Amino acid sequence: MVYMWQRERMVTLDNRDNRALLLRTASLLFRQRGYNGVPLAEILKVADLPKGSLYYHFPGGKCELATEATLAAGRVIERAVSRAFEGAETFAEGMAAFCDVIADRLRTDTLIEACPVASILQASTNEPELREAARTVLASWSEGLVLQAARLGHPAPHDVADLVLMQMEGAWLLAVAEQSARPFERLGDLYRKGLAA
Amino acid sequence: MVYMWQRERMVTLDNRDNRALLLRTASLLFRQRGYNGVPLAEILKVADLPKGSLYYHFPGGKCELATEATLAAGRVIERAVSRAFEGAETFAEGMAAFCDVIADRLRTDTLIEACPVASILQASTNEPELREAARTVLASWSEGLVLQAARLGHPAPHDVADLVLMQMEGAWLLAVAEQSARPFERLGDLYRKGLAA
DNA sequence: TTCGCTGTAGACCATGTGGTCTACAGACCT
DNA sequence: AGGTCTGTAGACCACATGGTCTACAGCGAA
Repeated sequence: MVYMWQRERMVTLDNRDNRALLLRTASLLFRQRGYNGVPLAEILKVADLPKGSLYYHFPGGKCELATEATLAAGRVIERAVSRAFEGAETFAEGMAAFCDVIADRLRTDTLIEACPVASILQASTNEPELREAARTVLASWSEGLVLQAARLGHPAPHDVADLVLMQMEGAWLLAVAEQSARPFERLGDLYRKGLAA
Repeated sequence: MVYMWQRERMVTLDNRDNRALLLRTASLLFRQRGYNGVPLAEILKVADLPKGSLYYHFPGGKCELATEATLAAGRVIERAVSRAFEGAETFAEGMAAFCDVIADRLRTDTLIEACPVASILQASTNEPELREAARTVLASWSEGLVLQAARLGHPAPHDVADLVLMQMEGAWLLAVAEQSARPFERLGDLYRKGLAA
């Protein structure tokens, strides 16, 4: 492992290694322009790494990189959900808090990126592994929401988890289209008003 | 206009001309694999038309084709919404009917395609026209839903229209991921039970 | 030192890609 | 017949793209 060169390149970030750097870079770019919209060369340019490095860490090439990146991004969001629900007394309260977290985050972004799942789903018709990754992430999110709903005494945990998943994905799509955080602000308000789920 | 050759090629469909054929073909393929996932050559192969034909009807190339295809597909769905709401007495009833229509449709498809808006949104970072088309279609759907909600006496037409748009887009994404009509079946059930919107 | 392992470096290749351009076929008009 | 307009036909091009392959730099072990 050669950390010296890495220090020259990656100044502020807390990269443990270049494999992780590739995952983060790929995830960001795929979310901005989609799996098929981002050439490998650009990921390498942004990460400032050569091709040999990528194919060493991901022998399966672009598809494997995208799969791993999606799973990793899915876990990040899963943790964000857990954190948002920590102080919540009701399910709607937790959802409102989560919407606020996302809205805050989106407001700081210059370009509003798509949901990691949405960004690879298009390409999954050609690459079955990607569909599998998308399913895995969605399933883990759903599971997390079911647990929260059950914990907070919601009468129909599975129903509400599914509904919420739809709302979140839909809000994210609208946010990308409008390039604004407003869909999440509105959704958060609806939870507070008791009009959603 | 040369209809003879067209009859040889397009047997059952009601193509008025090759321009419309290109729009329908492009829309279908883009929804299956995304804007960047479908090469022009494939659209032409499926439509059985040469490049000259495409660039005659759409001088703006792939981007113009996708823009027009999206707007056209948007209008088709808009009409489907209107039709579903025709016999409805309440907003929830109309939504349930629309979910049923979509679910029925998806069940007959071998491959479940994405929402036309979702399928071009990824590429809209590079192609501003596409984002404009996406926005236009979403705005027209929203407007239609607001009108229906108001007509059926819903207390908060704008709120509910936004929420429903999120739910529909989210359900569509889940349906693509699962390759199943179930998300729409579940959403329809939730409307019938009065648990959604 | 020598050897082997991890990981970087990037030239190179076959193929795919959107777009341009010239040619021309049929329809319709005069 | 000749001429013009609409629309088809597809060769052609410059460039992008994912992937392979060889070389090698640094490090630790023997």
